[in-house]
Amino acid sequence: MHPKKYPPSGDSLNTRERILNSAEVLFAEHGFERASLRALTAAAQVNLAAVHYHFGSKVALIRAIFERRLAPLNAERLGELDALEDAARGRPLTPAGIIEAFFGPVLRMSMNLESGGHRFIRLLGRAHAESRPVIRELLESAYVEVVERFRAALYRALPQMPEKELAWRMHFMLGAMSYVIAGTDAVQLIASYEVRKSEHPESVMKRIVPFLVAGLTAPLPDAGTAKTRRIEPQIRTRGEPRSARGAERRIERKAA
Amino acid sequence: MHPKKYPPSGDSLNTRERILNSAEVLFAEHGFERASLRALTAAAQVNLAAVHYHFGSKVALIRAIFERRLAPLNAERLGELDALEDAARGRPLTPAGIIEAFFGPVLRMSMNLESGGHRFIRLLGRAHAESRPVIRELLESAYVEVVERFRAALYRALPQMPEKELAWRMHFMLGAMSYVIAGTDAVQLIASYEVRKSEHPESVMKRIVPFLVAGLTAPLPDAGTAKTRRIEPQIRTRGEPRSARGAERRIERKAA
DNA sequence: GTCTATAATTGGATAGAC
DNA sequence: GTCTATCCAATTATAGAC
Repeated sequence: MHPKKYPPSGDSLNTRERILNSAEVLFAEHGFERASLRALTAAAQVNLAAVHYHFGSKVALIRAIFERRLAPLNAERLGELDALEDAARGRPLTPAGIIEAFFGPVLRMSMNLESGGHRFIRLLGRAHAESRPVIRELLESAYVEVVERFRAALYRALPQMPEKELAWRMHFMLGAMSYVIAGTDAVQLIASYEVRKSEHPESVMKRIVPFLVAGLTAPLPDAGTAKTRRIEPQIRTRGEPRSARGAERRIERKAA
Repeated sequence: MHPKKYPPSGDSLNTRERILNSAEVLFAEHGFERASLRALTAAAQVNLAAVHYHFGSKVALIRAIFERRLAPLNAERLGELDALEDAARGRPLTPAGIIEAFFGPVLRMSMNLESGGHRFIRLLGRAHAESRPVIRELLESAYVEVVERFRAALYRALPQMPEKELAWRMHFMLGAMSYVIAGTDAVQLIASYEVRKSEHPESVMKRIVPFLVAGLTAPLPDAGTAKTRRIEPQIRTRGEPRSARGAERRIERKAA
């Protein structure tokens, strides 16, 4: 019943959680490589050996961080999608709704300074740019369910879009978002001065959603140059052509 | 006159270039931290000490890599923008044209397997996710001129868009592109199976340009929910309201 | 569960012969 | 310019006392 918040609330948490919190901070700020266990345990005011006692290794610690945060985040995403689909009663959803269901929880988490979610979100952005197989497998296994659910929803919402094109556009969207999320103050490059400080994450979301919706629903690339939208052959080309339009959406999500 | 290509063409290049080439490969693949000078010199078949003789330090080597590649890349970008502006004879450019001028050279470089450009492009994507001040300053100083030129061009092309909004949309675009470019096979997450192998960089560009153009020209977020575009107060709010519309675009780009 | 002490390895950098 | 040999700092991980 009690909410059990993560933040460095006060000072006296059990060692395990203090390690997790400090690790989140330092990994987000300096990356997995450059943040050492020494720096991390010093910040958490715990002993170096405690990391290995509680987690076993550095990568196991990284895994634990992601498990702690990603599970509720993805649950929230799926919950919002469920709500939308319940309300739609079988009809396809709007792209904007789907996008908000996917990125909204991330945003809210990144706004939540008190539970330290914003730190994890930065960490997540960093993980997206990581190439070590350990990290990539971590992300992949955490994402496979949500991605499949959202892909299916978008697929229904955009019937004229080929499967492949949709996959790429989801990729572009994830890229735009993960870049913003990583918050490597890359905005400095573009929005030189006042902008980067004055912006609340909330208003960033107000900006990025229309951007993504427009990109997602843009005219298909093959169909000439102009604004016309081709509704030609793709409709029959894709998979699961006669699948359910009903309400049994929560069944069988494992197949990827 | 002779083209002077970068690739590990054959085997006998001077030590300096062999180091640069191998460093590019390993940095792109494993990141700046995880790729050691030892691994790098072994791959280049040069002595470990040669790195310090020729470059001085590891970060100096990183700097050299970027200088070698970024200068021609940005020159090409500016050249294409110049060509567009010459052809437009004072009128604003199209967003699509500007986007292609900015991302086209990156794409072409990422397709150019023979000169090793594709490796550098991956490295560039990695650098975008880096947080070390050294790397960020490196990117910033390399980008400041092009970003300013392209920002100005987009600013003219989209007169109804507030400066701040434009900055963010450029940020989103850069994010989508850098994610694709980094090529951390993150597509695996979404385009699960066949897609990721069969796709040429060229066709990726055909896909991403319409996406970005649509996002860039999307309805402004503040203006209600529908598809209407507000052309209201922003027009007078922005800077340099009475600047040149003529052909003197190449002057005075230093001011950031 | 927590601590000290230390192992075992790896990293970037340098000195100095050739 | 290139090489060998080495230094020195920093890392993850572990053993074993408490």
